Amino acid sequence: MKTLILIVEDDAHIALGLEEILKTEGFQTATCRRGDEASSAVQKHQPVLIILDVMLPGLSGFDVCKQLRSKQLMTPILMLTAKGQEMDKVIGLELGADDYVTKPFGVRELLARIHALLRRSPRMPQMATASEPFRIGEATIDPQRFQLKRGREISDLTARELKLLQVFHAHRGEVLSRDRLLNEVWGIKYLGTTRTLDQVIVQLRRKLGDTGIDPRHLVTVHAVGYKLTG
Amino acid sequence: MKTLILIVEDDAHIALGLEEILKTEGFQTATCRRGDEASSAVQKHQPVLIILDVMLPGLSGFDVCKQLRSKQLMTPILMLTAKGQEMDKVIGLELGADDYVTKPFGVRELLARIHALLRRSPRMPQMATASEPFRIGEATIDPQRFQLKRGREISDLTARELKLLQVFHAHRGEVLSRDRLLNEVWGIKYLGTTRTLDQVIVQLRRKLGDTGIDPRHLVTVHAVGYKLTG
DNA sequence: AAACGATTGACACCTGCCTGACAACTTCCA
DNA sequence: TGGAAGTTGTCAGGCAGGTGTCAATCGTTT
Repeated sequence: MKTLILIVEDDAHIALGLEEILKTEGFQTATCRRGDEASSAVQKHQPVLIILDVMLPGLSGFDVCKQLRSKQLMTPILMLTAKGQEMDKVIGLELGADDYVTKPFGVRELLARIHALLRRSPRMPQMATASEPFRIGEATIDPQRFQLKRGREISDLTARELKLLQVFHAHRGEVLSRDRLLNEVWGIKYLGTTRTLDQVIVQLRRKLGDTGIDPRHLVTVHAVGYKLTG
Repeated sequence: MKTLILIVEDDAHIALGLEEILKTEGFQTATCRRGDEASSAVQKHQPVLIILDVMLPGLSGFDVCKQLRSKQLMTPILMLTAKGQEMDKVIGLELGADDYVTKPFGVRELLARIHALLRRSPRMPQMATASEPFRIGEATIDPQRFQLKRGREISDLTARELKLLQVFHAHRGEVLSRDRLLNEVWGIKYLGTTRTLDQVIVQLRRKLGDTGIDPRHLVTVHAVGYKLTG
């Protein structure tokens, strides 16, 4: 899953520190130094969370926050403020920031607040939008339960397997290239081999009651990709 | 669907303002002015959400919150607090409120938080149903007594354990992500780690007669969360 | 002080994911 | 039609990260 956090901070020392901390936690990061760069950086990187310093050249953190919210951006915003600043203005007022930490901040507290914000925000659009059960041949897939039912047999699905099935279901009948499937299921950044995809196909065919030779549902299109029929 | 919101607020000015705002959003409203009236008002109106001021005559908002939660009322509670009060520590811990806004609050923010709470809420467990005993496998859970009975063995349940069981019961079979469980059981403001959840799962499995390996009831879904089967 | 629940770090264990190897297959061209 | 080249199916092993569990700590209540 793409989990990029945008840092808007002019102090290079703090910015680097934040990047360091976030990277060891498994997040990707992007940084910009001026308030008036924030908006375009958001559009470019599509972060899952924004860390926003209050004191910024170009445009203050307050103004950036207001600006983003006026565009209906729902991404959680964590404000960074110097000790003693009046933060009530940010939280609970019209600004729309979601939380803040006071500099100097403890790493532990920062990470706790980041995780809490991410937990609150309704991510995982695939689970939210496409949670209705659907059928493939004689099999029924129930995304809420992560299960595939075929007659009396019930197979559990892993997150990968389910996502792949959902992509096939959303494009039923279409031939989907391996590249496209890798992008949709594994994410655009994925650099692995195509064997990984094959492997998931094998598992799914097994659970669907297909065989590698003469599959009825997940059909190979030689040198191109796969398509879902039935 | 009935979408009545209960307002517990002594300041008539604010109460009327809230009613106004909520009515233009299509909610029905009911209001009571004293903390000690809140409980009976909840029973009478069966609201889908409760807006609760902290400063109240009769019984403080904190106490009302505790009281309602001790009756296993799962209805989302949005606390109203004066500027500068430190809310993080009480929200989501013993009290069990789900979110708060600071007075003076912006209409936009208030509505955003209300809708967020309603979106997360299962909207089902009212006070009446929430305290009915229910079964998980061979075990019977009695919410009134905070007890779990399995054959001759009777285990006491803590508030956390019971609430978690009730959430699982309300969504039986569904896979619930860790994030969602933390939100539902610990509250949206919670800053702790996911290990805490695991720990409660361990305790519950023990009391349900499950083992970590091959559990029959609280089943792990790797990298996603848990689900209740049976 | 003692008891209790909640929380968290530590560590072992386990799972799903990924990958290399090789067999089987398809396509295409001579 | 035969075979070469490329593609796909399948297996088995390894690895990173997720999970189970224990035990120590913290804060609250009795």
